[in-house]
Amino acid sequence: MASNTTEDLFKNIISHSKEYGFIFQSSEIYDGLSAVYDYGQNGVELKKNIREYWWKSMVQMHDNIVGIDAAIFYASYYLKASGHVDAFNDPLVDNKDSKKRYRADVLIEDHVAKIDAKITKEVEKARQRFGESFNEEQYRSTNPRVMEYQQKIDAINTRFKAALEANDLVEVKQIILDLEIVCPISGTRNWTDVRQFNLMFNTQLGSVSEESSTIYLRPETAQGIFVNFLNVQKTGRMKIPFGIAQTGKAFRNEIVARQFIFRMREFEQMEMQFFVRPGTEDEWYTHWKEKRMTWHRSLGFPLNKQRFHDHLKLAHYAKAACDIEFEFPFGFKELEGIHSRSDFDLRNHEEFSGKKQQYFDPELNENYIPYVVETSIGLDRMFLAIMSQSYVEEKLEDGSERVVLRIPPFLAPIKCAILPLMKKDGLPEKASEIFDKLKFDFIVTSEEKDSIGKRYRRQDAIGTPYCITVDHQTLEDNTVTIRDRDTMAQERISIDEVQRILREKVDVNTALRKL
RNA sequence: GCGGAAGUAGCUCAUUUGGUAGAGCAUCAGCCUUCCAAGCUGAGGGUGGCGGGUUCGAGCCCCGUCUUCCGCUCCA
Repeated sequence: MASNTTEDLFKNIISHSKEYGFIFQSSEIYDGLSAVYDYGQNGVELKKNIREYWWKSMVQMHDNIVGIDAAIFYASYYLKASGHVDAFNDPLVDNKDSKKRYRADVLIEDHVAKIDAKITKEVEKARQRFGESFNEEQYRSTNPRVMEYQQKIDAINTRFKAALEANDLVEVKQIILDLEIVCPISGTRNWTDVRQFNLMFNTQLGSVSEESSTIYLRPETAQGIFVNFLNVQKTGRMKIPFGIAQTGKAFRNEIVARQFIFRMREFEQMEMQFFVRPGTEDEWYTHWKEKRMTWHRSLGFPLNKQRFHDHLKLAHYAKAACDIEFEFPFGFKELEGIHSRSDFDLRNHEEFSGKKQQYFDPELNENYIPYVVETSIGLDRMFLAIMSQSYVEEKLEDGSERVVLRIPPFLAPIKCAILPLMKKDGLPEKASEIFDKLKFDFIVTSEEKDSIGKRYRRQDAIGTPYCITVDHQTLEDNTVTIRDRDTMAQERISIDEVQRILREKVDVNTALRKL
């Protein structure tokens, strides 16, 4: 059980997640689906609590942020407008000798870049030759060799563009063959056919297939927010700056999906799009960067576990972007992204839909398309971060070992276990009385099988922060002991106080107040 | 997706060269005990990932397939 390496540790976290009802592989009895997972009885509670903490901190705590729940089906033109249909479609080709995979468009573009480099070389040579009097533009348009290169480039680009537009992958392969492009590794021209990898899932709307039209499962929750921007703004009489939040499933057909629930084909996002006046986006970007980091820090994990990572290469929609990374057992990886998306999305939706996506700003007395700052966090990744950070294999003073999940109490699946010391003398009955009292406020559980020590360990393993034990003294003076998961220390308290004490200890508001 | 490795009870593993599967833990029932795992007795649970082939006979050999892990590749 002991984890000697971080690889062991990660494996143990995965099997612990299964053994204790947090995460199961999906469709397991049918051999499973790759990179699809189900949440079990404890996982669903933890996940729900994380979602709720996020929702409260974003929506409930801000009078200018509201939530929505938009559909998972996207009309294809939605995604055309968002850039996803194009950006999520990569023509890929493999070299059979080196077994390396390339994006066909990148291969061709690289080839073009090489020809372009030859032109530059010619130009530089000429510049040295002619000195001061050199006219680059004239040289480029008259020198036969340069012109020949340029014509080549233009011809390739024209042909490639036509092939892409016609979605003609056979032609794309032919271009690669005609250009005699070789694999940089193997140096051969032994290519497979070019294949389209559609990273989005599609399906048909309409029960009769001939009449149906292709629709997509959303690859991110954000677009549902953008297309509802005016609905919410108008019906909620929202004034800029304001935000719209949403949690929900998104779907991506990852080429490789691994590392447990870190990269799944079906996953859940928690996103908030914040609409701001153009020109103020930089300060809001900074604002949300800090806000979100504070949220992560509020869970009480070591500060060196999270860090910012600024993007140098930006996505098709972004103006500025950074990640909040978490140190998983397999290294620092993206947990949340904060993006300054400019007016890219709303402007495109305006263009594609023909419907104005503008806001009238009474202070400026003018209309504009708002700029957007996005915070987008993966709920499953957050779940994994909490699991990895909470999972501890502990060596106790008496030499024995225990596995304990030190989940922040307000996120723990079960808040309290009620345990009769023995299965007789009326102790189970007393325990069930307490259960009935607490069940209205907390998710509690009760167990009477096995020795008390074993039951404590079981609760430790699923992260239950408190155990209440009913013993013989309980029957005499109406007191119980309450045991702390992390310190294993016990305290005797009156049954009448249990509810109040538990509420203090596991209340999400305590965390919210620190934000 | 490619290459390598693996897939036997819920979990961890065993079954010497092919001869119709076992253990520990877990589970369930009962007994005993009880404040930090591993007391006693008994029971249930496997068409050996799935499909096909070779063989008189396959968990063990061969092929395919699915899943997982490692490496590569891709990535918003």
